[in-house]
Amino acid sequence: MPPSTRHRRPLASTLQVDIKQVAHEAGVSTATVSRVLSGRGPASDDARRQVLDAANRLDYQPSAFARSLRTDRSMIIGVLVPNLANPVFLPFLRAVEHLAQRHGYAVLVADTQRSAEVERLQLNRLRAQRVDALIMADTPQDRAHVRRLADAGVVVVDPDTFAEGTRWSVSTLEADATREACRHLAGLGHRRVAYLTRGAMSRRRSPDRWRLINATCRSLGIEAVQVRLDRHRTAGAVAAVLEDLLGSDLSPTTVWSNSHLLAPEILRAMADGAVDIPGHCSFLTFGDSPWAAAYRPSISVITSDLAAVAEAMTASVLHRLGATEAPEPPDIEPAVFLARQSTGPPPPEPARESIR
Amino acid sequence: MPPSTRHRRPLASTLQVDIKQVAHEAGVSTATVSRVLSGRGPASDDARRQVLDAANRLDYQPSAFARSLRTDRSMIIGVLVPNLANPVFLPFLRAVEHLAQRHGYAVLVADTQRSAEVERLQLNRLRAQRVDALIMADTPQDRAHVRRLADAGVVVVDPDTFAEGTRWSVSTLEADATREACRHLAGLGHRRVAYLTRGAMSRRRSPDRWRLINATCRSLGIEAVQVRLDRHRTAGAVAAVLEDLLGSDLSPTTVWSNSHLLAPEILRAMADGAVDIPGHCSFLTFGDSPWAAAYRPSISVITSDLAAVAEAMTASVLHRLGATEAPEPPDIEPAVFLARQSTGPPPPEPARESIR
DNA sequence: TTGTAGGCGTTATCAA
DNA sequence: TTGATAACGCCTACAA
Repeated sequence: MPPSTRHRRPLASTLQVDIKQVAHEAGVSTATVSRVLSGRGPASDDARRQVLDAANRLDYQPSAFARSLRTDRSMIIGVLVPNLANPVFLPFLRAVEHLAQRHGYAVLVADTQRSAEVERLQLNRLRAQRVDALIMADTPQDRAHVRRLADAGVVVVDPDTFAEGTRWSVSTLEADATREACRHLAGLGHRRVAYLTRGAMSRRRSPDRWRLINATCRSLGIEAVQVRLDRHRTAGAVAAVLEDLLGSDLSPTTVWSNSHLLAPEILRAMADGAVDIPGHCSFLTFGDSPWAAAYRPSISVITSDLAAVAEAMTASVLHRLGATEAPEPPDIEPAVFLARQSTGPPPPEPARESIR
Repeated sequence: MPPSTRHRRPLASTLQVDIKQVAHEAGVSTATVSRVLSGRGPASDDARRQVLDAANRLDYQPSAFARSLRTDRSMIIGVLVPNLANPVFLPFLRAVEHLAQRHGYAVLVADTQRSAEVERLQLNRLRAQRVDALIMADTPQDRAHVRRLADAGVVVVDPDTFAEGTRWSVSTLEADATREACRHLAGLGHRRVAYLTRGAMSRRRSPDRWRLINATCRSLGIEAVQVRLDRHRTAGAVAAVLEDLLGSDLSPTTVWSNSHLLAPEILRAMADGAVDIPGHCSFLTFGDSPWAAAYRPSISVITSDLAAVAEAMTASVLHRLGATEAPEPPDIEPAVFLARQSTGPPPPEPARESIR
């Protein structure tokens, strides 16, 4: 008995069926079993039958480790998510999982919890797992660590550089819809807009959004202001900020929420403050959901199909991994602005006075 | 040159740093490197320094495969989710991921898409990955396949048998809250309740819920009826069903939604049908969210802390894996019924007549 | 305290 | 078409 096996799990040999047992059962060599089951290399019909029968009888599952060690391919795709608490990443994750699964790839989730340190640890773990590919749901905090994976031969894709410059890139998708929302507000007669944000959004994309909103609004004669709620985490605090805001010199006629997570908090504050939507103040948000549509008034939203983006990214990755012939044509619907009931004409100026 | 290396990825040796390179760089043997980095076995301070330095310089990440193959432990926990589209599983997944990560375990997600066939495939994949543990977010479609994992030595935990019979089991948690909701409705004077369901819920838990609601209501003098919306997937169809229901002989004074996914659809239908909540008809649902709380009227809900359940399950698993000393004391908050504004006294009988 | 060496389960080469 | 066999990267029993 080899010394190193003495202190292993005693029943290991009987717990997991290995290729030798299948070979024995089928009356062939392990090489033949491997060839038949992996589909690589020749095998007679007879041998094939024997092997498949035996494998089936023994309920054999080849060890992914051993296979990966030998073939230098893990068949694992890592997904880096900035914040698993945010439901918007669910369709993303699901799309990746489904497509990957269909091509024999497993999916390893890594939540960075929006922390650079956790991100580093997670990327190292993914490196240790020798993932074949890395799909990022958002811009990483530190590109250097990601580059290390890329340097190690990992296929990496992120929403920014993916389809850069084409209309498929995430920022491009969103930009058009954002501009349309601004035009919509201008057309209704709004002149003062407050953009409410909280730090949950990626620190990179959020400023881009604000810059775009600000620039577009200005060009349309709308005065826009950004209000950061980072330190206001309770419903009461948000309500206080909102009350100050609506009573201030700015007195915006539209409140624009930066995220789908933030929206219900603002809506609560507005309802508690008896702010009529859209009579006194219009409201819109990034991110859609059945609840936003069910709200009365139904909420106008800017929504992008993150699942479609994820699918396109995954398809691209699978192609670069050689798993698919050609990358599926990206048929991503651009992000859209959906004007629903929560955006309407602003109140006439006298009416606004009476609110104070 | 060994023949088998000739046709591998040509740069593989330079792409991934292996233990030999670290040993060479540190001027020690691979055994010493392993001992230092894994923390098992003796090593002189000098050797330790050399190895850590070298590993750091080369940015070495030990291959998880090779280690797993050798140690017979994958350090991977599989999570089986019935439907990644349902946001309620997000806190679950997140809780597992965070706790697992803290103890050095990676998390592999498997979405069964509520299909027995996909579930089988996913379980086989998890078996091939040799996951050390399997955490199920819901009752599996087919216990037999799960048992195969358990027989192979995988630590398995599912919400039904987990803490069976204790107040921590999921069904127990929910049962108390459900009974309280029934009592709440009875106390308000409701006598006719409609329980609206759709197939999305696990086929096992949903009937349990309905049985409990039905029995409890009857004992309180409430007539309850279950309405299946399985084939009514459009907003219009749901509205039609609802209109029929409210105009029927039953004319329930409370509509009870089976899931948080279904709730907004029902709310839309009620709003479109000008059904006043709770004036004409009360409403409540399983599953909470900020949007449910923000809705006007705010929605009464039965909510259980799925994240806490997931955490307890993961802690139990980690303990059985020997990763933690003792299983953390389960401090799960029981599921609760939150009476908000959407449940109120039913309309007086004459008022109900006028709705028709 | 250290190095040597064997083997984990699989695939790929090569000779038959 | 088949089987014997040498690796893949790591860990660990054992000898030094």
